[in-house]
Amino acid sequence: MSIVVRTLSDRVFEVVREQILKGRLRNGEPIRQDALATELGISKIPLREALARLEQEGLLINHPNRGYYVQAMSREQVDEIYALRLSIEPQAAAYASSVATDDDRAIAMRAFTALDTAAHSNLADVAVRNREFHIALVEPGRRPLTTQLVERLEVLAERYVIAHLEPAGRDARAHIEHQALFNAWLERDKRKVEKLLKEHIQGTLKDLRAQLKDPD
Amino acid sequence: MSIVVRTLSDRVFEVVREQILKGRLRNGEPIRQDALATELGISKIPLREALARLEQEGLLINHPNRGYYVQAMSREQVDEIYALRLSIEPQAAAYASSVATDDDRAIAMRAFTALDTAAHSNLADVAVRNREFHIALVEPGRRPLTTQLVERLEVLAERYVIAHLEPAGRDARAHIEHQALFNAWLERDKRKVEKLLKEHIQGTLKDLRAQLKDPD
DNA sequence: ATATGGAATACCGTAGACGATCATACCCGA
DNA sequence: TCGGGTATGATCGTCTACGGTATTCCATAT
Repeated sequence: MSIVVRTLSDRVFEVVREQILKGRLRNGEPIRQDALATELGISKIPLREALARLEQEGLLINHPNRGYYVQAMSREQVDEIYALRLSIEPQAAAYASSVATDDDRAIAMRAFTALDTAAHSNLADVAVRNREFHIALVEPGRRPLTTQLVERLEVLAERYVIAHLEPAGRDARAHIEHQALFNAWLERDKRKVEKLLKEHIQGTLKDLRAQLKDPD
Repeated sequence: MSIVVRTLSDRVFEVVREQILKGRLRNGEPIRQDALATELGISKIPLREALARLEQEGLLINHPNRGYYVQAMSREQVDEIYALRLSIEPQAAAYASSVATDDDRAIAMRAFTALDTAAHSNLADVAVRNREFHIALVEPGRRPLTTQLVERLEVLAERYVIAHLEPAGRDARAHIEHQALFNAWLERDKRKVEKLLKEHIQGTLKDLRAQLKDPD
């Protein structure tokens, strides 16, 4: 059933994406193709394919004849990302909760506990688990575009969370919110899922905005 | 101001996209890379980059070691695309109407009249104008992700419209709807824009569904 | 009818070359 | 001293050529 066959370009896409998320490739910095290719031990075709796709995702931007740059972060983009998430994700998760199979629910459960046990690792790892948990709530809807879109927005949001949310009491609050959200999801309480997820997203946005005001 | 510098890969992306939309590359058909490259008079590097991006857009799907295929159309995908459009586009256009500059409004006006005068060309051309008009209503919001997303959904929807809506009285009705929608937009009547656009999208979806029931 | 094997096809990735373009440093003249 | 033009170097975008490998398909044999 599962397809383990993957092209090099596919894997490079993920590798570079995570490097961007974790800040290894920084904000407005240019991507030196030859250097990165040799570093990854690959040739330029798969690398350029991956970069092209990352541009399509909004993580990179290409200036013709000058190369790819890591897309700069901005307060406005935070607002935009979260506005889109609010428009899409609560509805999608609510719907998915109502049609999830037992398998789906088991997968979501694993994602939840994985997030739970990772809670005290470093922030970047938690962020990945967090992403996987949110996706697991949407995936059972079997709406590929929606799921892909949620993942994409989650990825874009992650950059900001990792960069700015050195969390004080956030950990604990997020955990409680996730718990309540997941319970509602398991109970297929669509209205409650929608409400809780909306509040959860808004809560994160609020934290982010507060952090963004301070330093800069 | 405007950047006329574009890479080959960029232009190929659009060319191939339009070929898919116009049905020149058909439904589940494989993309023969060498053949298409020589036909376009280019080498495989820019072509493969374009294909990778088209996969990210949801128009193609890649099977490792077997190549790219045109993504199959389905009733479920129609529902999904239009559900997403309804979640995003009305809000986005309403907001954009309230912040549009005079330049934006002039551009939108041109898009509207272009759609108007093209109304009796072939369906594919009308569809492109239609896309450009819808984008022009959203673009002034200066929210790049949102605009890109609206464009993407519009493109995905277009395939179905071109393939299935050999329009009976649709032309006339769409024109009236566009006219009313555009008037509200120019008047910056956010609530009305949102309402009319929502109805317009729902109307198109209804027509599409009806067409999809018949033949298959 | 099924399985085996092999040939044909196309994809995937590598390597190297080359012109075009951009950024920078330098130089020269006012 | 400063501005503008020019040389230089780095990097990108694209091309060509090549080989390995996965998939498909068909013929043959059991």
